[in-house]
Amino acid sequence: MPGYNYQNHSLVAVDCIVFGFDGQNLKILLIKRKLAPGQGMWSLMGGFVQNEESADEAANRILTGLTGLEGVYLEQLHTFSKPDRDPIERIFSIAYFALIDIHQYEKQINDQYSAEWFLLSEMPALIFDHTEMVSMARKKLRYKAAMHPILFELLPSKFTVPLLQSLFEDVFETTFDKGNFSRKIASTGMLLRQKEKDKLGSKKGAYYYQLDKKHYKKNFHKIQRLVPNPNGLI
Amino acid sequence: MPGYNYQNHSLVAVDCIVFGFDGQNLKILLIKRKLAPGQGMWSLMGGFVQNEESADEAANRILTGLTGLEGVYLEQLHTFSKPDRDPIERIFSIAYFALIDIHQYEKQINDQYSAEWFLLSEMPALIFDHTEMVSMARKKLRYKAAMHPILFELLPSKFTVPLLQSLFEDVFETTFDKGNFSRKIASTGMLLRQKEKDKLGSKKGAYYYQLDKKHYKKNFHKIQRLVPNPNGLI
DNA sequence: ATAATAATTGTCAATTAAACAATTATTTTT
DNA sequence: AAAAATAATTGTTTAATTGACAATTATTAT
Repeated sequence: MPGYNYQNHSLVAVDCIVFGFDGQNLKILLIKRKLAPGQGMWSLMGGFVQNEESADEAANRILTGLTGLEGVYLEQLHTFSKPDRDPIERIFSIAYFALIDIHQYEKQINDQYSAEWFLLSEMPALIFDHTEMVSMARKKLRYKAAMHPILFELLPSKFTVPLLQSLFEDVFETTFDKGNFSRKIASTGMLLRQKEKDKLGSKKGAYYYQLDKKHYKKNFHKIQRLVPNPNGLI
Repeated sequence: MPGYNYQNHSLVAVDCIVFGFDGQNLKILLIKRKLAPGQGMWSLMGGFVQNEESADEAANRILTGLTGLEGVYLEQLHTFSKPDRDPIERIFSIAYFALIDIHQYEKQINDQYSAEWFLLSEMPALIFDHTEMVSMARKKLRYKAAMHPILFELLPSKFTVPLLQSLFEDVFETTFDKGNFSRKIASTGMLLRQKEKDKLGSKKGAYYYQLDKKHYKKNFHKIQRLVPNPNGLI
């Protein structure tokens, strides 16, 4: 096969930062590494990009292998490229972040990877530059969530406004007035109120809502203003 | 040297989308390709990442070689990875976008690459997936400029408010009321008015301003609201 | 002097935000 | 069965911001 001669070839991998929300706190999914280097340490889930697949396809393949879930929200984050980031040989790593409904995952858990959910505040040390990847992913999550309705990917298809608020509060590390939050989110026109209520969380019960992304474009600026001065965006 | 065996190694390159502003319109810098494949076609400036450098360093090296400028604003955009994006062999390309003061460039132009500035509306067809790279870069530029003071990188260190406004209008493909724009930008506290005026553009003359990034964090939300419903963000 | 031009500042009604208060629907306790 | 407790939802009020447009200002050209 002809090629570009005299140029160095390298390994290219993907690593996935997987976020979930348990109703109280944002969590991250880590695996315990089985092979050297870094055997026994915690790490992000990753793998090499194969010949016939794109990086997106590789990330999806790896994520499905880990969680059993297909079609989850996955977005390319950043490519990490320091020459010595892996001690064995040079590896470029294309990092992706994923948002999954943690309850869907729990049913289908595939434990061959010794995977575990961690609170972000209790995350252990990770191999290589994975800690830096996670911190960039957290920042990007806030960045994106301040502008687009992506946090809904972390919730079940029917959810209550108070649950949504506690997710926003956890992501942005702040609190909102509940009355104002509920009106603001309603004014985006994205939420369709269901007939049923969730009675587990409170006596009065909170209405379930479903997301209707169709007309969020019209009221895009209202999403922008849900979080006035989003923590960690600067 | 030991390594991860049985895994495929690939070429990894960087490509740079270079934006400039001539006072009227946003422009992009392209080069005419000298080698096959795609000889004679227009393309982004790029090159392979070398053994001892990170992708950031490679992008900086390539950009300095093209423009003679150092320390320009450069940000990683996205890694393009379709297996057949280059017809010769598989190449991962880490795309970067750069913002430069076009007037600085003109003084130092290095023409060994047959580089030319194009209006975005008059951009020719590009090789491989470079057109897709440019369109993603334009979107990211709007995205970032709606939240952060990066468009200033395209202007000389002293600039007038009307010039800044015309840049915003070109990037977001809209128009603003000049009175309101000038007050909004002033209220961010980022601009320091100079004593001199620019008398070329008008009879009255417009004050020069300098950027003072120090206290833009305090009024971050005001930058967010400079552009109410930024075109192309969705 | 006057007109022309574009920058800058002024005005005001309409909208939105933020803080906080009141009401509502339900379950638990008395 | 009534009362208390709880958390969701809706109301109220004031302050701040926005957007549209008008007036003023500083200068050059006629």
